[in-house]
Amino acid sequence: MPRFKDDFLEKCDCYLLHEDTVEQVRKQMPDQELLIRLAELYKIFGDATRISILMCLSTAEMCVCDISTLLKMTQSAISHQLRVLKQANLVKNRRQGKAVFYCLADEHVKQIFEQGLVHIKEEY
Amino acid sequence: MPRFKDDFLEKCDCYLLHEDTVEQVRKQMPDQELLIRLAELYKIFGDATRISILMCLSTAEMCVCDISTLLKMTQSAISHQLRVLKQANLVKNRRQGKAVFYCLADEHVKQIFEQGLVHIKEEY
DNA sequence: TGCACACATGAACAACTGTTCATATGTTAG
DNA sequence: CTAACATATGAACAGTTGTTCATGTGTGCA
Repeated sequence: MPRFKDDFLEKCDCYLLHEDTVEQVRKQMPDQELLIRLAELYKIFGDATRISILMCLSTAEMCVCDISTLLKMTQSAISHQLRVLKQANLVKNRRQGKAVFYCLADEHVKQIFEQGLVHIKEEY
Repeated sequence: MPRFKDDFLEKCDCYLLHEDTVEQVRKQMPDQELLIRLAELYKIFGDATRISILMCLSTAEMCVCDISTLLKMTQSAISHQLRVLKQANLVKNRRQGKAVFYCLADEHVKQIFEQGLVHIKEEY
């Protein structure tokens, strides 16, 4: 029996079992760049510190000092994470005197992690 | 002037600027364990490979070989990530002969990343 | 103008993550 | 039973990430 595999193999180290399924699914797939952006978004939610910060800000506008007090973390750690959140357009800030106040960029952010909460609460 | 700071400082290296806000927000916060679980969930979504796999499975049930062909990745890499997804109860599988077919654990999973897609599409 | 506070940021370091490589397990056909 | 395929898994390795530490920037007050 000839090495049938060698004729078909391209990027996958196995036969193409269900060519029709693969083609059908391929047509439905969003383009890769969108998937990468989606992953980037969730990666930002995927950290307990950042989630906690977002949770705080969903209740009230807060300054860096307040957040670090509440979460019992250093100002530096919070500041670094706020920077990440800001770069991702998940929070915005305004300066008032010495303090800088942060809040959620839009109500949409709240919906995203509330969707996740629903999933978790149903699961356990 | 006495080092006022030393009297107040506990875990945060600054004064407690808005004690009332902090207390109000603290009452609204979900307990920490829940936040950690939420972060764990999003961490799993926060990878382009895993998001791509979930996207595939939202269209059709697929075997490992099909997925690795479609995503142009090695079978091993896909298998490792499917394991992560399964442990998180995001996918389930069934064996049929030599092949193992995977599908989403429930429709809920689909809703989670579709919520993210909405956010991304609105943003740009 | 100088000091103290609030915040930002760069470097460094440990911990974690995702892929590859090699190999093991499970299944079917002959 | 054996060979070949489909999948799973452990070790290793590079790349990434989050915190800490030290220090810089911006603001208000005396």
